Amino acid sequence: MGTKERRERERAEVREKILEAARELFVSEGYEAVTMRKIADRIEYSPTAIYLHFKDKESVLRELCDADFIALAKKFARIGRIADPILRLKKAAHAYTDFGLENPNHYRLMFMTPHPPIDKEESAVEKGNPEEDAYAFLKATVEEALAAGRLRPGLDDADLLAQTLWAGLHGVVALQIAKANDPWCDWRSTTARSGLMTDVLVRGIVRGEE
Amino acid sequence: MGTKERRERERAEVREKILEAARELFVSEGYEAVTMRKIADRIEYSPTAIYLHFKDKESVLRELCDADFIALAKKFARIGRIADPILRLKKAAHAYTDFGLENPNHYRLMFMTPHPPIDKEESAVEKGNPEEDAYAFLKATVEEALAAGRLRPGLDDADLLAQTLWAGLHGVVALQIAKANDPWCDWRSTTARSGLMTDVLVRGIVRGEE
DNA sequence: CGCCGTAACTTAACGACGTTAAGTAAAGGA
DNA sequence: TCCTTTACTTAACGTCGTTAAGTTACGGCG
Repeated sequence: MGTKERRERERAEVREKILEAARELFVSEGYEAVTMRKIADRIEYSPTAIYLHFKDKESVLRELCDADFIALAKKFARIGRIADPILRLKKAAHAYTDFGLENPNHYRLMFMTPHPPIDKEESAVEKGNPEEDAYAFLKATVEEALAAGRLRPGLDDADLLAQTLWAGLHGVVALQIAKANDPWCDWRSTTARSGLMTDVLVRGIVRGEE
Repeated sequence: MGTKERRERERAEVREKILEAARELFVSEGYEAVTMRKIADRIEYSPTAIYLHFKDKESVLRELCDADFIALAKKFARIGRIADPILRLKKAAHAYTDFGLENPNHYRLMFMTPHPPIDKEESAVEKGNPEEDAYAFLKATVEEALAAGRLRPGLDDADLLAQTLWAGLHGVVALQIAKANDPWCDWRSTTARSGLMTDVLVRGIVRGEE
């Protein structure tokens, strides 16, 4: 009796179509453009049908967001094989800014928009697992660099270091997304900015002689 | 015949009351809470009265924003007297993160929200004047450090350097605002993070022997 | 003084939004 | 064949930014 399975599959397909439509709207037109009614139009359902699959609009966006967190972590995982932790940090920095600059709308939702604290572990990302959690990857690499004595004396807190490195890269991406069109200052190229940031951060934390 | 002057003054007073009410709502309840109807309630006018003084909601927010840009620049200007450009950079960094962390809602509007490109020079801030333009202050300080030969060889682009320093500090503030409530990682204190960031940035750009 | 234009404001309304309540139709097991 | 469950739609509510139309008060001018 495969009817139950078929029902579930069909349900999952509609769910997937909703996510797909939301993602397209989101990528091409930005956060504000994602409207329950527009999503519904795209998949030729009524707006309220979405509520049979998602609690509210926020849930739809958060699900997209979660998928992106995992995509980012996967991107990092591909770097994980590099032996030298400092070089690995540099490569990860490059991957991070690339990710943000290539997916500005996603990045904005992921890192630039305050969300209500994510209550339970209903999030799809498995915290602490470097394969799915990009922060865990970064912290693990910092710990390796620390253990190998590659960093300046006085630096010993892997979390603090990871958060600072992250913040530096985030600053480059976030300013680009929020202020790139602002003629306030003569913006240098994103590659120049992210390159110098990586350089400055690494030089700022490694032992002198490198 | 001072009637015309009185009319203008009364008009300006209402305008100021609108801004004041908007600012209060904005600071205490965040961006989303600023509603034309709520502003109107606070000053005991009808919602549409606001449109006699401002083109739209965006204009109200942008006016608040402009005032904050000048406030930030004024905060910087008080630092301007420090002779040593590197020390001045450090002090400015501290002032910047303080400003952002103390006024998260303003900071978010100023630096974390993409705005339509500001068409004309109707902005209140006078670009290029370090007294009103915080970026100009930063760039001028970097230029001084460059001219004094205090920075690493190879670094010569004051704009690129200023943008990178700014990005680093922005990253600390912006991550705090957007992600501080996220249990994703064990956040270190904001003072530790902004302190290390300043330290890392400065060490990353100054000549080795300092 | 009395009219009249004008400026400041209000009331009413429009269309769009997220979301909920109530209704409908189909499909599958008994 | 009926009945329950499931998937969906239609209608509606309250809120939003904003516009159009109406009202009231007041200073200038005959």
